[in-house]
Amino acid sequence: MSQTPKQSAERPVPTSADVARLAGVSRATVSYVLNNTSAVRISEPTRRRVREAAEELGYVPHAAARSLRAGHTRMVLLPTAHVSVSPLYNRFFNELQWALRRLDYTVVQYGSLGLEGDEAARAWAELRPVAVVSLGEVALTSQGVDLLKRSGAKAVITLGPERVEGAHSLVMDQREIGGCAATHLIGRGCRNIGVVMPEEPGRKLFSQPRLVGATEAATRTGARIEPLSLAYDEASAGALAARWRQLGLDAVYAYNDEYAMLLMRALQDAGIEVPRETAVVGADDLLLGRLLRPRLSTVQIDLVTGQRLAELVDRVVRDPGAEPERHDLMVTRAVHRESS
Amino acid sequence: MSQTPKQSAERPVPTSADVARLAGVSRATVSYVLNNTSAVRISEPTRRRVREAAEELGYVPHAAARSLRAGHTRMVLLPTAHVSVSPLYNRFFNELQWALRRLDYTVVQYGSLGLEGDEAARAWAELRPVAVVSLGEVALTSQGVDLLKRSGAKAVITLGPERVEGAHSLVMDQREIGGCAATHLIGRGCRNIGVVMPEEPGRKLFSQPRLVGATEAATRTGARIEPLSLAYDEASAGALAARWRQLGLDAVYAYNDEYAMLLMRALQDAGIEVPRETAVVGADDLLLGRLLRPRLSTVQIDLVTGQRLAELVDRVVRDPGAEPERHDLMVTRAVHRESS
DNA sequence: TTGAAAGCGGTACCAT
DNA sequence: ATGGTACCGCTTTCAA
Repeated sequence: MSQTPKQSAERPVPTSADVARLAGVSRATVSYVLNNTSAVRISEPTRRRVREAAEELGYVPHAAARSLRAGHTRMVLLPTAHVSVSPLYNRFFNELQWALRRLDYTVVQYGSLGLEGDEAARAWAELRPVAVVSLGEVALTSQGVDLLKRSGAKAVITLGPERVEGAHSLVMDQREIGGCAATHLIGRGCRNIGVVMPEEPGRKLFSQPRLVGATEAATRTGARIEPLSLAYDEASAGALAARWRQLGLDAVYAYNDEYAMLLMRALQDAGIEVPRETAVVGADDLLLGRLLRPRLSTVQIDLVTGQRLAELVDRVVRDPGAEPERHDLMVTRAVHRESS
Repeated sequence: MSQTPKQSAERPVPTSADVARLAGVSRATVSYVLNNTSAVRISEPTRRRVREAAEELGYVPHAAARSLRAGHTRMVLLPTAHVSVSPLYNRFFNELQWALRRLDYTVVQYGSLGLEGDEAARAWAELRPVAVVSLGEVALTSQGVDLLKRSGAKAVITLGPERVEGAHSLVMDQREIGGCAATHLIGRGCRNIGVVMPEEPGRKLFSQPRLVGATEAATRTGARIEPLSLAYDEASAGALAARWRQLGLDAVYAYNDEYAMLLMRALQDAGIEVPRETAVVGADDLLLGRLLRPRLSTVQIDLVTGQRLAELVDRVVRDPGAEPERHDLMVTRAVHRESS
């Protein structure tokens, strides 16, 4: 503690060489002892000396140096572009991180701020992650995948609307959700269906394909789809409700339960009866949706659990050759309650 | 592309030496060119040759090697223990990551699964982060802080109920929230106040101090506090509501708006009038709370923005000597609506 | 203008 | 049972 002067502030980080010196052994021995290398026998007294020296110096191994030497990392890179798209998605994301940690991976969240496709891939590759799990927020091309693989990534997994060549693509098509909602409404006799498009920028990634899905379902049956811009605040919802009757809609799919709750309340406050005059359906099956009256109908989304995805990552890392099994990534189901 | 045989699958990652070889220059030159080192003049033809070689090989620099050599990283480590404590907190967390990215830091989220205090600090130190921002989910002792600093961390910042010696501690006391809610209810004449304690494990970190804060406020005025266990589902809320009248409570602070909405609905369904028979107050000031009838009273929490915290991190990294200015981290304010 | 070479902090092979 | 040493990929003097 107080052996050398002037060490408090600028004392350099101790290295294994320092430990070796203090213990009176070589760096090799330090490495053997501290890693419990089984292929080599170190006497108990030596072990103790090394351990004590390490302890005294507060030695902490340098992960980067180690993985440089090892030639690989245990880093899983999770690119993120959004702020937030939905509570469900957030939960999934957190779960995934947890599960990966449990499997002893280091999770690095990489915000690909303003980077496009292959540029982003390049930036990620610099970290030499053992796996990349792209949740579809940054478009990854097959060249990007190739680059990552060549830079050592054992697993490149994408979740998104379409397959990416070379990657293990888990197809998760947001269109299904819009389609499911529209089909439900059409089945209940609605012909003029509004589709809420959140004005918040991060949500476009999801809202756009959901609109497409709804439109596809509608055109098959001759129903009309009307996109409706809506910000997540009471004023915006009030304004939309005020001009509701001009729109001539008998139903609305409101992106998710949060927007649906907001809009439904505004409609009711404007004297529009739900579901008699206008049916409302959300998505995500939030608990809170069941608390309103009428209870909110919704599209329940069974996402693959973070746990399962983490297991897939681990499997692919261990055996990169194995073909990607098909996963039922997302199952959507309309839940009829009272608002539709 | 097709010069050497058998390279598709097992082609090793190209290094700067490979680029140098292909360009017919030394590794030094490659480094100069690719980093645009201004202290050295390289002829334009050489630059081009190097660039082309790098392009052709798909060369990507190795971040770990670089920072090993440089002796420091741009990594900010964010320890996380929870799954989710509140939407507000989630938002804050995301904002922080964004802002850090914008400042060109690499954000590493480290799930400190089952690691305690100094053990966790050691694990973090292995990554040699330039900064650690601990959101209070893992208790950090002054020794832990010391360890991190000795391993090169310029900034160790903690957000939590109490200061940590050696770190820049931003004090954010959850007790204030409980206190604010209780004071509000007491001010409205309530004397017997239930405090909801979520059964979900991750939330104890917040719920416990909030209960303490409510209790402190109550004892100052002779009011009674009654902790109430509640899971986030309708069955649990229904059960609690069913035995509500036995509890003899005239008010309840329900942890946050989500639990408050759930409980309020259950109380109403059980025939208990809100706020006449029982006042209800939540926390977080969620938009959704305004959609119920009566509108939910709440505790509004003004958290420091992720942006500001990121700026603080950056400032401390650049000038570690500077004393931590005091920040008004969290301002709480009771918002009276209709449920209390 | 360019190259040779020394290291950054570990690990593991090969001697002793 | 240990120590010497080469090497992982990159940066940066110092010389030429």
